[in-house]
Amino acid sequence: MLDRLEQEDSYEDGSPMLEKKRRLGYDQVKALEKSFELDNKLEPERKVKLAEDLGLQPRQVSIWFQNRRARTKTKQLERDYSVLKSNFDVLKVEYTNLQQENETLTRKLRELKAKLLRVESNELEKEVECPISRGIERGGSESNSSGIIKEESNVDSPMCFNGSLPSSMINLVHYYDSRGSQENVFQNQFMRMEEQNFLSNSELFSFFSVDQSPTL
DNA sequence: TTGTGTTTTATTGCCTCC
DNA sequence: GGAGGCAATAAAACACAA
Repeated sequence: MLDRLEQEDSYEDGSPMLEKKRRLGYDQVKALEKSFELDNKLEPERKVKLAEDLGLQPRQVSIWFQNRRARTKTKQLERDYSVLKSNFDVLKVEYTNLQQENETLTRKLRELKAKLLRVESNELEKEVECPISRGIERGGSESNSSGIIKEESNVDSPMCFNGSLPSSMINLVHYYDSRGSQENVFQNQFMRMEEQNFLSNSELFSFFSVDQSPTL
């Protein structure tokens, strides 16, 4: 090491370099920077040429290039980090927004599911409480020989009972009454349906269809 | 002037390539 | 095995606030 210093740390005039370090002059640094811009790797010929031109030791030139490459690398790493950090910050904001949106949508979905469940349970309750139509379907077809029940209706639009039973229903009740069966059951069912104030036309249609008259 | 942080120059040790 | 590159580090030079 000491030998190396003694061998290398001398200037072009051969005098030993007394001071351990000295900064390069403005023009020297400028020329080195210019050469570095052309190519940051230093081939031997260029090293010797630069050293001669700038009055430096070839080793000083190669050390300068080495340190310069290290500085470039450090700055590039800083730039890369800066870009990555800003990208990360943007993604973080987007992630937070998406997370909030997700929470909102999940909450809405839960509410809608609960609502759907309530609606379905109400429908089920209606079916359980109203075995009439099921009874009629079970009964299959029986010709209405009495000719009492025959009513056309618009299919599939809800029909409301506004306080009183339609005359056709009363006829139906009378029909069953005349057959001496289930009058009370039917009346109770109609009363419930009236309370609920709702019955679809298709249900009524099937209800009053001659072909779908219940078998008693 | 001095203490402290930053920049620049140089060294050391290790690794790769020819 | 020698030359050259790189990472880590030392040390000198420099900048600047107190």
